[in-house]
Amino acid sequence: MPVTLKDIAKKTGVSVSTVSRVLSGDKAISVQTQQTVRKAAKKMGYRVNTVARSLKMNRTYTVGFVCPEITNEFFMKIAKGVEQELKQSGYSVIICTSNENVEDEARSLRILREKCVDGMIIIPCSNEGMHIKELFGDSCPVVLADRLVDDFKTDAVLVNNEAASFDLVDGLIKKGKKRIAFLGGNELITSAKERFSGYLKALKENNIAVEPELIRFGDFYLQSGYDIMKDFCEMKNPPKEFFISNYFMQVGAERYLQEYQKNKEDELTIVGFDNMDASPLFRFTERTAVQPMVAIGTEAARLLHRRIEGDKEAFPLISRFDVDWNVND
Amino acid sequence: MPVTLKDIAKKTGVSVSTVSRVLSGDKAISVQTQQTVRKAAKKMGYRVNTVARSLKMNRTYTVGFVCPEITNEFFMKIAKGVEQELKQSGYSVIICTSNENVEDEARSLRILREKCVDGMIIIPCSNEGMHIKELFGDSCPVVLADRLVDDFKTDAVLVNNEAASFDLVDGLIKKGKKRIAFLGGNELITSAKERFSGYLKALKENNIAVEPELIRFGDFYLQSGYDIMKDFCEMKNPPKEFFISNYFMQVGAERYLQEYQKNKEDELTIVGFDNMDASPLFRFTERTAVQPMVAIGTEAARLLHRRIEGDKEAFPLISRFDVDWNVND
DNA sequence: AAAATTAATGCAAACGATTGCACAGGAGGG
DNA sequence: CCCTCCTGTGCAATCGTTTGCATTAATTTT
Repeated sequence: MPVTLKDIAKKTGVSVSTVSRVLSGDKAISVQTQQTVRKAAKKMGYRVNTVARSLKMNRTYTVGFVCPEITNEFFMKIAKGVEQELKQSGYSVIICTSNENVEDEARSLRILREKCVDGMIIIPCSNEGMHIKELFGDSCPVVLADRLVDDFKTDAVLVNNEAASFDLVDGLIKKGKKRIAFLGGNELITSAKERFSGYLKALKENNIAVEPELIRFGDFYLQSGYDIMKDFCEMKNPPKEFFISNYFMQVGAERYLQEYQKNKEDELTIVGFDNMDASPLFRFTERTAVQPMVAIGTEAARLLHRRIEGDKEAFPLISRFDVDWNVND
Repeated sequence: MPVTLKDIAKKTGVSVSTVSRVLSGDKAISVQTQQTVRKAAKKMGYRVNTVARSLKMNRTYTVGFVCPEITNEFFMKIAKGVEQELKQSGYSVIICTSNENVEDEARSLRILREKCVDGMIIIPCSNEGMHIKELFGDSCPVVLADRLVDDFKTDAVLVNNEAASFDLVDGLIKKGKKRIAFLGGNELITSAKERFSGYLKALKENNIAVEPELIRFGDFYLQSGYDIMKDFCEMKNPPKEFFISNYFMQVGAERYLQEYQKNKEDELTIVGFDNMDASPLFRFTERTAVQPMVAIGTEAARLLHRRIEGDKEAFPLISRFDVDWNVND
């Protein structure tokens, strides 16, 4: 029983088209009629039915945002950027989660496709991209954030992972550290790979041999940080410097260290990525590369918006942000 | 150019209605036709256009979730529960943020109304409820989570705040502590109020006089926890025990303490609410009441779903969860 | 004053799906 | 052999908007 254009038309004695035109700001309607209609609309509490409008206009002013995990502060900072930016142009955002698996991701994409979103921003959960390509291909613009996929070239917004992790590792080396352990994220994921490259590059440029037992990959989540740090500390000759690929693994590592290596605060050093609210509580972390999370979202949203508006320039566009630096003292 | 029922109809030589019936599982269609149609639909990559369907059926299978801040782990855990639960019934969730202000909240609600959501789950940013009532009133079910509003009675899912905070404060008192400082959340918000009541009640039952200078209200965010803890510690006769109303204020407080009161780890004690990934890194926090965040979301979603299906029983229903207990050692 | 232009509004189709009703043809009952 | 009853399918209206085109009245031009 929401009030429709028809109701207003009936009440004011003009046609539905006239009401529609008034409410969409068509100047061709007499001031007289405009007033009458507007007043009636207001009084009756009219609200446009965007479902009907979308059907006619073939535009839903809705975009989809798919990420691996909705409770993840990092992803949600990106989502915030997206939401803020797109809200200004009248878009809303449907947030879906892939729960870190490709089937759920595909399911989410299917639903969003059926909801006829105008565009998609995806933080893919793996390197697989075929399902994205199949579902959206050319019909609907897709922007990737934070990660790329194989088999599907499209716009993306990333950070300079390799350079940042090179800098972190190189920094440690310059301070005379030679045995730097690497705690990686999910190896399938762009950012994890690139951060690993940066690590390798730093070793190489400083002529340090790679020690395979100092390299371990987790999944970017807490538990893997905890477990890998534990393993490292239980080695016969444990490393004292650590590169940790993201915040959540850092939390895990710090938790392990605070539980079992409390007294070694001055011996052990962590460098890594990101800076969150609780980061200053870390005892072992010295320096981190901070990704501009909200800005990544904002940029992805801007890019998507351009594509939705039909701009085809320089496709596919890969945009890379530099990180900021945080020193924990 | 997505393929429509019409396209399939044309291709298979049957009418649009028949195609529709086949795809919606109507058994009255001959097996013959069913096969033909299904095969064509699959081959052509048909996906229902839910915009059109929604218009006809007056059901969007979309619900709105409005919360004060999307990057807030607490709210997003609730959102996760909502999303998980509703996904099972084929709903998607549009997540909006009010940025902790009523105008934005109202704006989000208006948009969701125009998008014709089937229902709303709201974590209101204040005690104001008129705008919700006006926009949705009876037309669309609304469930509140975590907080209530004035002027609008509707279903809600909360926790037993008062009992939990009573227990925390009472616990400290039973250990002989008498000067317990209170770091509250935003006073306008249900949970902040109720936690304060619990504090007062514990003092009262133990015949401890309230000291107004030990009571301060913040806004549930980090900075307020930091600032208030600082103020307390800079008193001439600083308290040694603290009740902190939520996780984020705890982070702030812990940050202050780690910066400026590092050596007092054994003297100072914090109790409070919530337990997040980084909570085990807290040095001063002893015991917390843990809200079942995901379960709150799940329950809110279930309740909303019932209302959408037309169940009017026991309206308005206020459901309260008990907290769990976490001891940090 | 007739013709041409402009201004204000209405008609009706369209978007893509769902669904009540009608209808054709075949089966079964009397 | 006619009447009734299924079975399978199609017709057409409908959901609430938007919008090209037609229409009418008023105004301007010549």
